Amino acid sequence: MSSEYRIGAFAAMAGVSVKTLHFYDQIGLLRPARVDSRTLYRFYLADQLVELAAIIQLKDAGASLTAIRGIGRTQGYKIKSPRVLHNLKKSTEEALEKATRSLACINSLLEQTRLGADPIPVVIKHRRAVAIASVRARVPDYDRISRFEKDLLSSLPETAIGNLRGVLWHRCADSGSPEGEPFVALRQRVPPRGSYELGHLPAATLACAYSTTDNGTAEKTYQALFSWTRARGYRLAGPQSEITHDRVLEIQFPIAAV
Amino acid sequence: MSSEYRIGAFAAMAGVSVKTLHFYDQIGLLRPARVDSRTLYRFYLADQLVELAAIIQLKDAGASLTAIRGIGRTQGYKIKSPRVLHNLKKSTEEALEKATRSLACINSLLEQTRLGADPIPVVIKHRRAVAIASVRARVPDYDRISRFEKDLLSSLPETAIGNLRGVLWHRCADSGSPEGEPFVALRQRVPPRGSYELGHLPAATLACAYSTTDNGTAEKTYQALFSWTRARGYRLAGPQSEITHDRVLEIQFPIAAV
DNA sequence: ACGACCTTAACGGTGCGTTAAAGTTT
DNA sequence: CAAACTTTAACGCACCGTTAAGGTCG
Repeated sequence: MSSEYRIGAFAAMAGVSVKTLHFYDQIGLLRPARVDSRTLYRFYLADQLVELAAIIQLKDAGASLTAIRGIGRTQGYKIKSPRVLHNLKKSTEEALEKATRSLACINSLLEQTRLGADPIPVVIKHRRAVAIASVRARVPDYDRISRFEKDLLSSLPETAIGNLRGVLWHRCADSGSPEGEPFVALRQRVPPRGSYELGHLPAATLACAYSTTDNGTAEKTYQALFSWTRARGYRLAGPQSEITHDRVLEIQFPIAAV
Repeated sequence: MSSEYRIGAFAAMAGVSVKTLHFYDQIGLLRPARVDSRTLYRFYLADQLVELAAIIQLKDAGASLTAIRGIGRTQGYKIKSPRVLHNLKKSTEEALEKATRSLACINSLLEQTRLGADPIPVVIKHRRAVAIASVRARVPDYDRISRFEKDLLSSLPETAIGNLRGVLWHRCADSGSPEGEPFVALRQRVPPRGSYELGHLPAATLACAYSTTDNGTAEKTYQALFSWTRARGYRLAGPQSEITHDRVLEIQFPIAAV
């Protein structure tokens, strides 16, 4: 004399919506015990409350319905191999980290608006390794940089010059002042020469921000990048680069976890 | 002489995909500076890198594209009112809590499977206040419960009896042993009588698990609920209830944050 | 002429919420 | 008969990834 429940009553008992049961039926996750062939009404048994509870528990733990269906089919919701759970754990930990980082972003934005400052947007990019040619000399004088850049460009064949160009800034322990190294990306192999050096920018994760090339606003951008990097617990991992995009200057800090 | 970039080059500079730029154009989030009327090619300016960086920063902070579009339209991505950010912060904190809870779920599932135990699923439900009739006497003897239940049912008009019935278990400080109070939900007003008491189950958040009515497996279910409640830092907030669903017994712990 | 680049269009994935129109049960 | 319940069907949401079929540029 085990009695049946119509979908509304079953949904109320289980604490889910009728639409959810419709959906779970549709994707084959939880089929009703019986379907009336004339009216197409669905009927459920009390036992299915337990089955549904197992599903909801896994869902609350963050599993996708597809994954849950897989577990149910192969193991009747008794998890015999912890592989699934370990995957789940890893993705949840990632979500946790992401939320933590988001919160850090928001807090720093709030801080900046509280101070009334125009926030300078900082974004993360991933750079692949790029073949470059650069001037052999490290240039200590900011004003002479552009002359060296022009020399570099003119000593290379037109067709080999890529669209990425800028300056790498090294901070040597020897000299307190930074030294600039103008470079351009190459899209062809070029013969080695005395007037330039061949090398490559390594693949890296970069914190990037923009400034105009005209005036001295680059200082603020550098400040923003420094505090951004510090606030998120990153450290500098290599020479900074300034990339020239037409009239916009992009400043890139290679970063790594501390 | 500010030059234009085609979509591929612009995407590469900004570190996003072409499809993303298509999409942002389509939803009006970032329109290209110019569109060639013949070829429909999109052209972007270097300045738009900054605009896009502001968008990406907000997106990374967890904002929806719709919200970002709103900020951009009204404030040019300079966030003047921190309302938006506060909303964002709240939702991110909720996501953080949720991920933390998920992780606790997963860890306890892992623990249970490691011990080789059949995990008993526990789910959270929200109960609204329900009008009930219950027996006046608190029944200390488990075996006599069913007799009192039958008496209760027979003393009420048929039409007034709802489909929710069970037993409330009180743990009085006076007597060490629990006392049971059989009840049924009412769907009509009934006249007060000596044979039953009128009252209601309060609205509550419940941790629920199931067991069969037949044998003594209820003990294990109680254990599971106790450890579940402890592990998540909840405390009991009221009398436990046992709900009879045909042959399945549902045990409910009203819970509240510690 | 060939490859690299560009266009629109449309489906897919996640987990249901939300009408809408129409039949069933009490 | 009316209220409450049920059905299927279809759109919507968020953010693009991924073909597919076809023009454009160097």
